[in-house]
Amino acid sequence: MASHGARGRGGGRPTLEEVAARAGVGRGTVSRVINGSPRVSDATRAAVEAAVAELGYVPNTAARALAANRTDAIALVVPEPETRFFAEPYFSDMLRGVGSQLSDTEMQLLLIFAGGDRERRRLAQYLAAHRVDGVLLVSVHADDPLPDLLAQLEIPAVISGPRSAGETLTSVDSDNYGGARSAVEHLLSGGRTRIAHITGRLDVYGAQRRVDGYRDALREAGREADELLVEPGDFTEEGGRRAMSVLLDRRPDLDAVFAGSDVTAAGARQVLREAGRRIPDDVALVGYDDSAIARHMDPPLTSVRQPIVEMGRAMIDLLLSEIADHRPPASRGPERRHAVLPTELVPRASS
Amino acid sequence: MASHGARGRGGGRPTLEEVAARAGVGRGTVSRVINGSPRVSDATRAAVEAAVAELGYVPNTAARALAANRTDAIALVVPEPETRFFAEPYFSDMLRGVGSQLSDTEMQLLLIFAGGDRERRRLAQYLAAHRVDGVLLVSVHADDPLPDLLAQLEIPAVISGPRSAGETLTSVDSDNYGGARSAVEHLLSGGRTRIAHITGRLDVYGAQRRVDGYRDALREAGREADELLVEPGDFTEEGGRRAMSVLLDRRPDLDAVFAGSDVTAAGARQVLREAGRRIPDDVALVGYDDSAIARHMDPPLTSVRQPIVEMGRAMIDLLLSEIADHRPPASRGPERRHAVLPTELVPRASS
DNA sequence: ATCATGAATGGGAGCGCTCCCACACTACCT
DNA sequence: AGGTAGTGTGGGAGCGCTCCCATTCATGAT
Repeated sequence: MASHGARGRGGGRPTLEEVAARAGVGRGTVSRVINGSPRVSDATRAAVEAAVAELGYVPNTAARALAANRTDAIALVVPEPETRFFAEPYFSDMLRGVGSQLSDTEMQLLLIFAGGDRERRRLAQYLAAHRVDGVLLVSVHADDPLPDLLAQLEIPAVISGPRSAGETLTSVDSDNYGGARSAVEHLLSGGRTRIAHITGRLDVYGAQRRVDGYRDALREAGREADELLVEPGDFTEEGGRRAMSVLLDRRPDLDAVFAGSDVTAAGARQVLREAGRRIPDDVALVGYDDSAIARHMDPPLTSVRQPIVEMGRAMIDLLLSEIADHRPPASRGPERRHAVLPTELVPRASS
Repeated sequence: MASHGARGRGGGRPTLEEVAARAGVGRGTVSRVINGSPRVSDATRAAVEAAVAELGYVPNTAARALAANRTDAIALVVPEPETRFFAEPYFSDMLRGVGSQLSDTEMQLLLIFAGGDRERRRLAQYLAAHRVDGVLLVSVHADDPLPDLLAQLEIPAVISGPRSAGETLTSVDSDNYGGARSAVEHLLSGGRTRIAHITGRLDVYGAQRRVDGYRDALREAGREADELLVEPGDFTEEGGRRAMSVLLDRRPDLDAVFAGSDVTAAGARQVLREAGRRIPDDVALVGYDDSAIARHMDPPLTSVRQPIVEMGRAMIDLLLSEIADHRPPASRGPERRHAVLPTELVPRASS
């Protein structure tokens, strides 16, 4: 089936016009068939489809983009250097979800890293040129100007972790508050009483919400949160080590640690070991993310699973509908949307 | 400076024509300035640049692509599922090199995963639509039809590991043969005499070359290669475990292992430990790739470093020149190019 | 029989650029 | 003075589509 026609002599790919001539119809009709318009008779549609197959016609995206003023592409923007992207499984899971949801579509996904200043400038240019129909924003810090730029350029965008409670962009998030609560409740029900928390980067809203969940869970159990037991981290292993040392110094009698990420927990674990603490006997440890690290740790790490793949899917759904709504410059949908997906505690031997 | 003009009212981004009017010149002249043609007087150029800045003009890529028949984008095609891409540091290093070399350019990089059948079909469509000016191909197996498709579509392409000695595509490779030799010579000079080799996937040409290097190094040292000491692996940790078990069964007296990758070495290490062998006392271990794993292994793993970042850079250089050569459909450059970059042995405690 | 109505279709206009030819003008030879 | 190269410049044509208006023809209501 198909594959001869205009191929051979490198030069000329067939155009709409040629397909139309071959099928004995007009250009407009072929365009309608290509784009799946219902206003075409079955017979005509079949004829056109045959001609398309015979000629091996493939639409010229540039022409389409120019005429229709859309690109059929969306960008996943990671405002981090590549290294962090690859270091953290979060991103790859996210990408999996995004990719799977997108594969039913004609949309093309671009992966853009904007870690450095230079890349940021390139990105700004890129967005100003409207080279994508929409943007997926992952792991944005509170003071990042990117969301505002997007808003100003009126480019549909969905952000993966809202920057604050009043996030203006459409957002997708996991239930950080609930996840933290479930972790702490789990530790409490295991009889732990002096539960420390190594936070994530506190300029990330989700990390703040986890602190809130941690505090509220303790409070509801009748225990006032002891601020000496809370030490800021930054999601990294090194940060986990640092914070753990501080905590051990300050509160040598702690009997549990809730870490802001699995990687952080790994760092904490190392310091605990070096300090002669056994896990879980002396100190129970709970992480966050339920990444591969958690499963492979010794002992395996109890962790809070975020449905990252599903979050990726949700982001695509929201973004595509934003793009669709946006096309006719109708009234900007007033109701901003925020999806929050549930987390799940995965108990393992570390607690 | 700049940023008012046509911005405000979402709708109208300025066009070439508008810039021309503002600068009091013709459309062609503005185009020349934008594209850096030398045939413009300094005064005119300055006037145009001022107009561009005032209006915040950004070229419309779709229009440019349509008129000039190029996209200013290249694709990095990974014929693997995402998971493998992220699991192996090889890819992220490659991406770093590619990205850094590309950042001097107007070119846009797309990352395309084509692991499954479905993705393959999408990719074929994508390439047929000529949505990129060139393609970077990473880790392609011997029987992959992708290179032929590229050739047939006459899309400039550079492959990261040639598929065979007679690779038809322009290629970049590291000196697998020399790298393997240096590993074996290192082990020999350490007094090891029964050196096993766990290969990579043998449908990868580079893995074959490593076997060649292994054999030749032994032969030149006057030792006939013992085929019982060679066991095929597949670059994975699991494969390393499997192969190591087989080797220990077959040749319990082996005193060194050269693994096809660091990950494979990690698998081998595990089995060696379980069998009570001490590293490096009983068995010396050498890996390949010099990845993070090698540095963090216990004991740290001697490994062969491939200059992957540099390979990425080299790929871009070659691809860009292919694209440039290609533009005027002149005589297809007859001399295919193959760059081979040197490897380097990084000795550590495991040998 | 008459007139709306709507479904299916053809094709003009135009998206914003690049390419290239034509033109003016300058300089420098004869 | 007339030619002959350049240089710098303007603008027509056209890239391959989508959008939309006009046209045709069949259908059903009157």
